[in-house]
Parts: sequence; C-alpha cells; structure tokens
Amino acid sequence: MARSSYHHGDLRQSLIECACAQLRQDSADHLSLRALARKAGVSQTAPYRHFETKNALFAAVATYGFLLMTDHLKVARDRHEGDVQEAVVQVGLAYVEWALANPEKYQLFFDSALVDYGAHEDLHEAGCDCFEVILGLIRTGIEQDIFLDQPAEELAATLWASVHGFASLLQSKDPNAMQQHQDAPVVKGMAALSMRRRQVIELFVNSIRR
Amino acid sequence: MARSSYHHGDLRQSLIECACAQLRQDSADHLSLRALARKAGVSQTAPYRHFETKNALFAAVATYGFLLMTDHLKVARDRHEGDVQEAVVQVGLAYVEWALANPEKYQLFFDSALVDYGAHEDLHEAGCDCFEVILGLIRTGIEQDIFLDQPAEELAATLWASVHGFASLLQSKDPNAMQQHQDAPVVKGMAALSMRRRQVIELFVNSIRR
DNA sequence: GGCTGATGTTTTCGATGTAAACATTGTTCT
DNA sequence: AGAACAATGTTTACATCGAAAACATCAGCC
Repeated sequence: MARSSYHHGDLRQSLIECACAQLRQDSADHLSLRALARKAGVSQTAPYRHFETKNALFAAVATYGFLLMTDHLKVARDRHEGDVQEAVVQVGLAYVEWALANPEKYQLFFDSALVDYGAHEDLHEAGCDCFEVILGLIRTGIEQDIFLDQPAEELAATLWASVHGFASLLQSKDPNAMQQHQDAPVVKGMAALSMRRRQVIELFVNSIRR
Repeated sequence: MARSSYHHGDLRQSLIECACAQLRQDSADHLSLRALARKAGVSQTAPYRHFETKNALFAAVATYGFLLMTDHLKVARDRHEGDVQEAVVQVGLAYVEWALANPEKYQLFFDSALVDYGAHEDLHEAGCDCFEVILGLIRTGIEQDIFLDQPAEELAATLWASVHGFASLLQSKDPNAMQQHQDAPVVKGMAALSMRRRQVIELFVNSIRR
C-alpha cells in the first residue's frame, strides 16, 4: 500500500475497489472519501482529482459493477448457445448469483439516492449493455416462437423485474442474517425460494412463454 | 410551525413526517438530523431524545411506512372479498401503486444500508404484518385450489419478489425522469410495463396458478 | 407543594465534504 | 535536451454534521 513516488499510479481504480471493499463491511452513508484516501495512502483531497463528488465515486463503482456483471451474464449465456430457453434460465440464475455475491455493487445499481443516472452517461450505457444481454436472448426466443409475441423490450423488462425482485429480496431478507427470526413466514418463504432458485427462475421464464 | 410552549407536543411523529417530506426532495445521505430539527422548530439535539441515532429515525420512518402500506393493501383486498384471484391482482396493483406514490418510504424498506431490521423489532413486525396480507390471500387461494399446491410462504414470497421487482425497477428507471433516454430499450420496456401494469401483474399471479 | 421522569437546550468534540491555492510529476512540442 | 502544459497529489481552510454531556423546563403523581 505504501507509495514511493509522488503519483499513485492508478488511484482512480484503486479508489473504486477500496470503496467496494469498504461498502461490504459498512453501510454507504458511513463511507467517507477521507477514509478511502487514507486506505489508498493518499492525501484526503486527492480523490477529488478523479471524482467531482462522493456521488460521482458511487456512480463509478456502479459503472464498474455493471461491466463485471455483464461479463458474468455473457459467460452464462455462451455456455448454452443452442438452447435459448435454457440460456435464459442460466442467465437468470447467473444474475441472481452475481447480485448475491456482490451486494454492495448491486445495490448501487438501484439506489437512486446515491447514484444519478442522468448525470453519468457512461453509467447509463453500462446499465443498458447489461440489459442488452437479456434483451438479445429474448429477441432470439421470440423469433423462434418460444416466447410470447410481444415487444421484446417489454418481455425482457418483465423478466428483469422478476429476477431483480428475487435478488433484491434475497439480499434484504437474507435468511442467514435473519436467524433471530427464522420462524417468521417471510424468512421461511425467502429461505425456501433461495434453495429452489432454479425452479423459481424457471417459473419466471415460463410466465413469458407461449 | 412556531411553538409557544417549551415542549413540542408530538416531536417524534413530526420528525418522521418531516423526514418523509425531506427524503422526497433530497437523497438520504443529504438528510441531516439538524436540518430536520430546524424544520420542526426545535434545537439541534432534541431529536436524540426520540431516536438514538440517525438510523433509528430511518427505521421509524420505515415502520411508519409499513403501517400505511399495510392499510392500503387491506383496503384493496377487502374490496374483492368473494374473488381471491381478483383480490390478489388488486393487492398487487395496490402494492405497486403505493410504492410509486411513496418512493422515499418504500426504498427504506429494502435499504439495508440505512435500516437495520435486526436492531428494531417493531420494524420487523411491521414488515411481517404487511407480508401477511399477501400470505393470507395466498393461503385462501391454495385452499380453494386456485394456486399451486406448494407451501404458502413460498408462493407468497415468489409473488412478492415479482411485484417488488416491478415497483423497484419502475422507480429507478422512471420513464418520466428518463426523458433524455426515451429511446433506450430499457426505458421503452419499463414504459410499456408501466402502462400495462394490470396485465403484468396478472402474468405474475398466473405464474403461481394451478 | 415538591419529587421524578420525560422532553428540550446549550455546549462541545472530532469527523466529514469540498473549495482554493500550491507542489510535483509526466508528456509533448520544439 | 529543455520548456511549457496538463494531470495528479498536497496543504490549508471552512461550514456542517452526528453525537455525547451537562443543564433547563415541564407534566403528572405522591
């Protein structure tokens, strides 16, 4: 972490990754640019050379997150090139898995309080690219008469809403973290859903089938 | 807003409602207890008599929100007492509507960074009560052989995930606020979904039908 | 009428976001 | 090679914030 030269080398990316690590341990409103700067071994205002404001850093983290997630989804998709139906299910699974493995980044995607899509064009594009993975598959599926004959954007958005809700709920009602309330119906339901993940996603996919 | 007596009267509830109003205009991390205190016409540390920390205030806002939402859902449910299938659809619609009408409260429900369910038992209960509205309907539906023969908690959680995803996405990709990107597929899809709200929810409900 | 607990106030502290002026380095043009 | 310039990092400064501590005022009960 120590730095011999005056310049850091890649402070921007360092800050993004430090922020991810930090966000995993503590909530977003406890994250301070100053603490990040310290951890990166840099003066307290150095981050402002790379991010106009704290929210701009969050936007950068989210953008970075979208890039990672998009790659992850593409890998899942490419493993099932011949079978669109199965590819969609696998991408859905991969979506939920990535969200659960990277909660700090995933939550930023939808936290309009912390991140302003309007002010960061690259973030918007990164989000669109991610959606395109789902959208492309749905388009193929519609061509092959697998999915309902409706606008592809609409079906893709429907599916996205389902898997997003699934991932988001699993995060916020994480059965592992809710041990004190193991017997609450909500928690029981989410635990069951979590275990039957594949079937649940198949249910979502089936709901837009012909 | 001026106060004649030394005591405020109902500072606790006032702060909760001031916080809601404020959260609508500015993001959560820009909300300060001091500003709330000023708006309530009270000294800067008075709020600490009612909320141990800033997060405790957020938890209280969320709890209050759950109470309101639960009432809203119950009204929708009771309007269709004979017809479970329709009641579920209407509750789903009411859920999405309430979420869109009260984004600042709704987002708190799922913002584990701002709100700690483990530390606030009443919040957890309020959330459970809200879930019970859905769960109760699903139970009745299962008894009447309308829904899949699976654990009620699981079906209810599935449905909840769907409507939550729907509401959450609609909020974060609000077509009205994304005019700069009207032609992006994501936005087109969400706009379409928003207009065909009832059909989308019927789709979700059908996915757990027999 | 005075005691007690609940509620509100004042004072105070260290930490934070961010602006401004300055220092150092890498790059590019001659 | 050397000079100008842009990019990056530093120092200093300020208003604001969350929160703790000690104190003030009120309401209800004996």
